[in-house]
Amino acid sequence: MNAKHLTAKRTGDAPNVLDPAVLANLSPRERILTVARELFYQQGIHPVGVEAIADAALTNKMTLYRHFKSKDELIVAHCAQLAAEGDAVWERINAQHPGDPEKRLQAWVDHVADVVTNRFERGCALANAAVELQPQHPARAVIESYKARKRDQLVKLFRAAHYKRPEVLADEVFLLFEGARISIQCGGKQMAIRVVKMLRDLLANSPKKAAPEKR
Amino acid sequence: MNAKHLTAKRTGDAPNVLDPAVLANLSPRERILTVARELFYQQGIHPVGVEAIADAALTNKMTLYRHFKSKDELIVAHCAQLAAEGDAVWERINAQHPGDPEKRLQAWVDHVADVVTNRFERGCALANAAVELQPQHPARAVIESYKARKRDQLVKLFRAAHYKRPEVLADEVFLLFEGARISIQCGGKQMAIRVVKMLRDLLANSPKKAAPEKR
DNA sequence: GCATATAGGTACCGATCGGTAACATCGTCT
DNA sequence: AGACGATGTTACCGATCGGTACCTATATGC
Repeated sequence: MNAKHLTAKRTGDAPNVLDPAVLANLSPRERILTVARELFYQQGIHPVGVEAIADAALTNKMTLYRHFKSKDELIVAHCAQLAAEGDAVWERINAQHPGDPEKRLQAWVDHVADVVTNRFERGCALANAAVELQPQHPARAVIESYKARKRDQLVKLFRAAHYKRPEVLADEVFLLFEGARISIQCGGKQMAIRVVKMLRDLLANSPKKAAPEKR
Repeated sequence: MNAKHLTAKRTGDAPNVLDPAVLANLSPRERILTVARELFYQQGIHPVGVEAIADAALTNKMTLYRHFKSKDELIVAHCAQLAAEGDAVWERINAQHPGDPEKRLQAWVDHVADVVTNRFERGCALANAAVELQPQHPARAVIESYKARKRDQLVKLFRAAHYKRPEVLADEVFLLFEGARISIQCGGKQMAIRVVKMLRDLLANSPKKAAPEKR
């Protein structure tokens, strides 16, 4: 009975993380967090009950409560997991282009293109969580520090790439990305392609300093 | 007992719409919608029960259900009200600067500045609702048509102001606005001032066609 | 073999939720 | 005065929710 309607195939290029065969190799805690990420993203946090999570995670409510003191703590762990994954993506991009800020920026835009054109895109999971959670909720601190970190990382990357106004550029691409993700959820699916073009134009046409290196 | 904790003073420049003295002049239906707008925005849609709305609206659950068949229908009416208010703001801006697209754009940016610097800003209420509501929810159609309308209105305004790439500019300012509102909720309060500066720079520095009028 | 820790299963609790029934009250129009 | 529609009040229903108690089963280490 455990949420079979969610085990249908998705893209073909990405295995359904809710497939019992995929889940079977994970520990109960990992299964719970994996399922929570999927259900929270698809349905939102409040509508998803802990029992539904436990069922889809091929376990039960008691085991869930042995790993997480409360639903709120599960939400915090869930957000921390999302933030860690986002940080990992950033590090992977950097690792693939060591010492080359230009290529890193382009790779980041490629990543953005993947995100916004994903047919299951429903906005940034952390931003959506912020919408649902009260400002006092402990998960909000995780979300806010993550978003601030993302913006700072962009600033540093633009500065390393010798753009003239790294802060302004970072704000622009950050807001365009955030705005696109929320807009896609509000029916603006065709905005996905346009925002990628906007980002590429921004990278190509924004003024740079004359590189002072090796002078 | 009706939600006294929400009747505290807000800014001083804006009267608390939940004040019983303000509510008293309204019909039950108007009171319910007014209270719903406030509670839904502050707490989100799912956490707010119909009884809490009825109480804060100085009425009761039965009267609420005499005006709205279900909570879902109340949500639809709530979103329709938000859309109508957004449209009214747009029309007011246009009416204040008849036949002057330039001034209309500047007035719109002034409006954006008011929105993002409001200390109670918690993102666009309609975008937040879209995050909380499933894609099949009838309110989603209201939200999506509103957002599409806003983007189209911006395109027409940029075209009327003789900008060279009205679609691109409209997308940019639209996404920057949307991104700023969601980012403010994610801790980026200082983004409010920066996005306004970005919008003004965009209006001032984007290329225009040579005005073909009166040739 | 035995002890221990982890996980599964079932049943349950109190609270809250969306929604309804039935009745009392009030204002307004004729 | 009387009728009627809109509103207020109370009580209630079934379902669901977060969270817990209690017991069993399995795996691991000695």
